[in-house]
Amino acid sequence: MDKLPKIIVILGVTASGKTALSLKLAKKFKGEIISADSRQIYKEFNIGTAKPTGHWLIAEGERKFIAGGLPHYLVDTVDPKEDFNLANYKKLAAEKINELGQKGKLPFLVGGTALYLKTLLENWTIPAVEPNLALRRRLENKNVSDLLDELKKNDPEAVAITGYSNKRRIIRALEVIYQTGRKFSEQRKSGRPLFNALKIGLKITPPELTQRITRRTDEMIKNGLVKEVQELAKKYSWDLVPMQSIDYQEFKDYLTGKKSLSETVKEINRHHLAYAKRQMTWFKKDKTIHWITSEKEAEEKIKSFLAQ
RNA sequence: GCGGCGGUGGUAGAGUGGUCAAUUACAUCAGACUGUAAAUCUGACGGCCUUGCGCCUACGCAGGUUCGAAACCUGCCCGCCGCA
Repeated sequence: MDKLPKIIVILGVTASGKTALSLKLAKKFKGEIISADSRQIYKEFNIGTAKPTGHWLIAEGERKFIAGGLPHYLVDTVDPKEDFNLANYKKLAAEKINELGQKGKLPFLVGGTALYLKTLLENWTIPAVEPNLALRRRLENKNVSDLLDELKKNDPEAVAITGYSNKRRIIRALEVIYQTGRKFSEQRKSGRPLFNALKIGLKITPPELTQRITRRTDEMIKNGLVKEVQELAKKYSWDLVPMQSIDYQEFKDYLTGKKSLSETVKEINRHHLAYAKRQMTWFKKDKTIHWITSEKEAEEKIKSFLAQ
């Protein structure tokens, strides 16, 4: 529709090459980068999250994370101990996009966290119920079938959303119901789109993906991943959200001597492959993604999009 | 060469007479998920189809015992360990 701000979205599975491509494209089209990555957003988690190498600089009177010569927003900004979530992300990212638009920069939204992308691009209205840790803890102690009964009583339709055994989702649904007094199933809404987005997806074949993942893990190890995890493990508990990321969680057994490094690496690669699969389940449903295989193809798509 | 142990589906590894096409995990495939999402969760997973408590092929190979074997017996092949 008419005058929505234009943005470019670069998405794709883990290790598909989003970072490199987005840097090239953003430079070509006077863009700056906003990350849509639920793990690179944390400070201190660098090597394992494949965070672009960069550093904080003062530019235009503002502290910015500069990588590859370009500002990256929503990267390296959240304290690992802080609870970060979907709603925070949506708000921050939307603000940033508008800000860039006002400065005449083309926003490049880059990342593989499909839920974050979707929430932002489809302008979901997330139920305004903040996590209630005490409640969650209490419900966590009950068994799933009791929780399920409780949910059925209050909101039968919600079961279709949460599933029958997904405790975490059932608890969230109950949390929303208790706090708002309304059904969870009635609160999944989306508003009018906020942006005019061109979605570019990096296509990659399964063998290519396997190869890239394997290579990347080796690279990470070479760059000191083990040391990074070791240090983080000293500081933080394994339950911490970013500690549960792939490339970190697998080291729990390694650091206690229960697993060898090569086994750990194999496990990491397996987990990344499985993760990529889950990402694709989201992406496959979105028929508006333009899947490309080369930078040139992407460039052309962007050109014609901007000319519209 | 003798003695012991073992050979199970893509892998690891249960199962020692029937309800076993064979627990489970991993892998694989498909999928769900609006405040943890790199999380959490679900289904399928020998083949065939007329989808049936159906048929066929399967637990190293070949025979045998039995109404009935992955399971018991015999021989053979292979692997690991111990003694030579």
